[in-house]
Amino acid sequence: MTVTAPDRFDVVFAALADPTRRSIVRRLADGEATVLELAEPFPISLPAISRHLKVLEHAGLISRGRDGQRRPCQLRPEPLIEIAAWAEHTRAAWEHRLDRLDAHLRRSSDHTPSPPTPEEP
Amino acid sequence: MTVTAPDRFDVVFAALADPTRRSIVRRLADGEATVLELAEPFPISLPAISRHLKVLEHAGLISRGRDGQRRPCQLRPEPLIEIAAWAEHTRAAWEHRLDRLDAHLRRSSDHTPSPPTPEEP
DNA sequence: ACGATAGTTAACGAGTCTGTTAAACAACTG
DNA sequence: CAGTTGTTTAACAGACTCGTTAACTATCGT
Repeated sequence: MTVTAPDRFDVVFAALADPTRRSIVRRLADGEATVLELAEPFPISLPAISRHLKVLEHAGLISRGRDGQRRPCQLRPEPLIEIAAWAEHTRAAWEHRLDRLDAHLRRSSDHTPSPPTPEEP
Repeated sequence: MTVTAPDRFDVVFAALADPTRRSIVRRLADGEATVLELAEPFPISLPAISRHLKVLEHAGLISRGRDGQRRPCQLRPEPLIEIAAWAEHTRAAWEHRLDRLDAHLRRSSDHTPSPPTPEEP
C-alpha cells in the first residue's frame, strides 16, 4: 500500500508510457486476444508480457476472462476516454486563456498601460 | 545514446504520469508562470521542481523564455492534442470492432438476442 | 494419471525515477 | 563591488521498473 493516495491518472498514464503496453492496447482494440497471442509480436519473454498485462489490468485498461486454460484479454476503453478528456480539457483551458488575453489586449489598446499578464480577480 | 529509438509518446505519457507534473501542466494552462510560482503549491524542494520542468520541456509540453533572472514557463499544447488523438483513435477502433461484431452476429443468426451495446437506431 | 499447453510467481540485476542537501551560476539592486 | 533573488547542477539514497531464468500452478487431451 502506498502512503499517499495514488491518483487514478498516475497509473493510467504510467501504464501507457511503455511502448509494449501501448502496442498491446492498440492490438486489443481490434478484439480479444490471449496472452500468447499478445506476446507473439514481441521479442521479450512471457513473464515480461504477463507483468505488462497485470499493469494494464491494474490501470483498468484491460479485463481478463477465463476460457479453459486461456486467459483472454479485453480492452476497457474507459481510461482512454478519461485521459483524452483530461488532455482536451487542459488544452481547452489554455486556448480559452489565450482568447481572454487577446480580448484584453484589444480593449486596452487605447490608454491604460496594463501589465502584460492579467491576473484573474 | 539510447540503443532503441525512444518513441515520442513514451516521454509524453511518462511526463504526465507524475501528479506534480500534471498539476504544473494544469496550472500553466491558465497562463505563463515562473519556476518559483509553479513551485509554490508543492511541499517539495526547488531542485525537484526544476527537474520536473526539465522533464516537461523534454516532452515538449512546456517551453521556457527569459525575463531577467526568471525563466517563465509556457504550456505547449501539441503533445496534449497528440495523446488525446491517440486515445480517441484507439477507442474508436475498439468501438468500430464492436460494431462489426454486432453486425456479424445480426447477419449470421435469425433470432438475434438483444445486443449488449444499443448504439444503432 | 501423464504429458503438453497456457500462464503466473519468485528471485534477482541493471537501469531509471524522485526526492534530498549543498553548492554553483546568473541577473538584478544597492 | 557585495548582497539578494531566481534557478540550475552535483552527488547521493531509496524506491520502482523492466528484463531475465527457473520453478510453479492450472487446464486440456488421451
